[in-house]
Amino acid sequence: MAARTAYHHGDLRRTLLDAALDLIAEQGVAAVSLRGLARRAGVSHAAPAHHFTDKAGLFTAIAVEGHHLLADAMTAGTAAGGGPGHGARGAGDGDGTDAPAAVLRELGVRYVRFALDHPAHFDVMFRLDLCRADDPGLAAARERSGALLNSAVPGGPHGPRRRGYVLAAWSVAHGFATLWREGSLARSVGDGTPENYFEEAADVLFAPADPPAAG
Amino acid sequence: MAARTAYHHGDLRRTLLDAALDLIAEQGVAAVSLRGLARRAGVSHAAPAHHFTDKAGLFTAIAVEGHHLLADAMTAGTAAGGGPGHGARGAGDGDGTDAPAAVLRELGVRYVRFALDHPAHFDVMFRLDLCRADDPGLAAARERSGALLNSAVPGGPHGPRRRGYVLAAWSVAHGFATLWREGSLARSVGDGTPENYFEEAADVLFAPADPPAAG
DNA sequence: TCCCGAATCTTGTCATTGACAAGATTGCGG
DNA sequence: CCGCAATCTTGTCAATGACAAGATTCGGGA
Repeated sequence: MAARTAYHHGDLRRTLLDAALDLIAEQGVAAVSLRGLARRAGVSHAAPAHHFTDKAGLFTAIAVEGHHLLADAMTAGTAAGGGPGHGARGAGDGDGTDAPAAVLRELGVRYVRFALDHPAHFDVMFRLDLCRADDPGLAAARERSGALLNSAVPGGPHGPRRRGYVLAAWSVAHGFATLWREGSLARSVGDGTPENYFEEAADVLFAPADPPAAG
Repeated sequence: MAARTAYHHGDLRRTLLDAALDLIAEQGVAAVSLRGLARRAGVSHAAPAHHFTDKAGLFTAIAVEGHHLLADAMTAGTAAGGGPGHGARGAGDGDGTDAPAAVLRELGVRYVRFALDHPAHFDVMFRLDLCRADDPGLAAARERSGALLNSAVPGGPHGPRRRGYVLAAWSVAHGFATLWREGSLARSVGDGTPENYFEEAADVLFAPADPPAAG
């Protein structure tokens, strides 16, 4: 890579974020240092401070971006950003109006796909000890991605048994993604794709052997 | 705390581990430093090196201990350490031989309880980027705790649909524990206990509204 | 078109950390 | 009782995060 000669980098913030994401995906969060990222971007050791203030600021920016990307992934392909209702793939009924269970299942598949496609974002998003926990942008982004799962259940998140569904759906997606990412699941199953395995797990929740009573 | 006067601490390894666990539970993994732990234990900055070689050695020791504690928690109260079959609390049948679903449910409850009771261990156990990933003791400990979930399903872990159950059971327990620990779930539910909420989620898997077909 | 100031950098410094080396102390086994 | 391994202490160096002071330049306003 040719050494940079201009004083102004041009897009140092994005460059540093991308360098951090690559490093995290390869070597984990613990490998990140501001000076290392600055070297990689070809700037002085203090240049990142202007864009992120400090190391916690860098991780906060990654977490905020991750929550928004996740929320986008969970709403892609839908009208008014309400969720994957229309056109969603899932074990739902065929009349065009998806059962809530099918919507939750599809959200779970997208959650796991997000984690696999954005491993570094996913690793950082739930590491509040690395972030500025009181950052308003982070709180808003977390709220946005969390609310989507709650909104997917008809009757609101406080209906009977529906809270159990939301907790189960979110937990199984997050747990699967985390354990797959860390290697525990991959070690104990065969060599299929993680998405296929996740769908096996999701079908335990959403497509039981005996179909549930209507309602 | 009175300053230590003897040259030999007596049980420095345990003291450093406990200091690290307290710090992690309070401020997160990122707050740990070997020198900080040494000060807390009243020894010189290089004393920890004898017990752990380096920082990765400290985290590896915590992860190994955690996996064994988790395995112990999941086998407590059973004969021959095979799982919580006899005397387990759960939505199982009453004839003394627990349904596999009830056993998985009870394992999940214990998994979450472990995470809540040992937050620092739980945080470190799945952070391979902090550990010596090739440590044989760590590999064995991970194998032990992971195998328990696989062994709980009759027909072995490769039976039809049973792999989905194991993946779902492990994922929902791990996901719930991680998200609760991080605060995402607590923010979106009321003020019940985490165990009660987990049981709501677990019942979606293991106690569906319509009981599953026999077999 | 020019000027000024904000944005964006560079260089330097200091405290802290991890890792390593050399040496001191002591408890336990032979 | 002695020797050695285990367990420490003191010191050093490179790297890091944070902060300060100053340099450069780009864009907006007069």
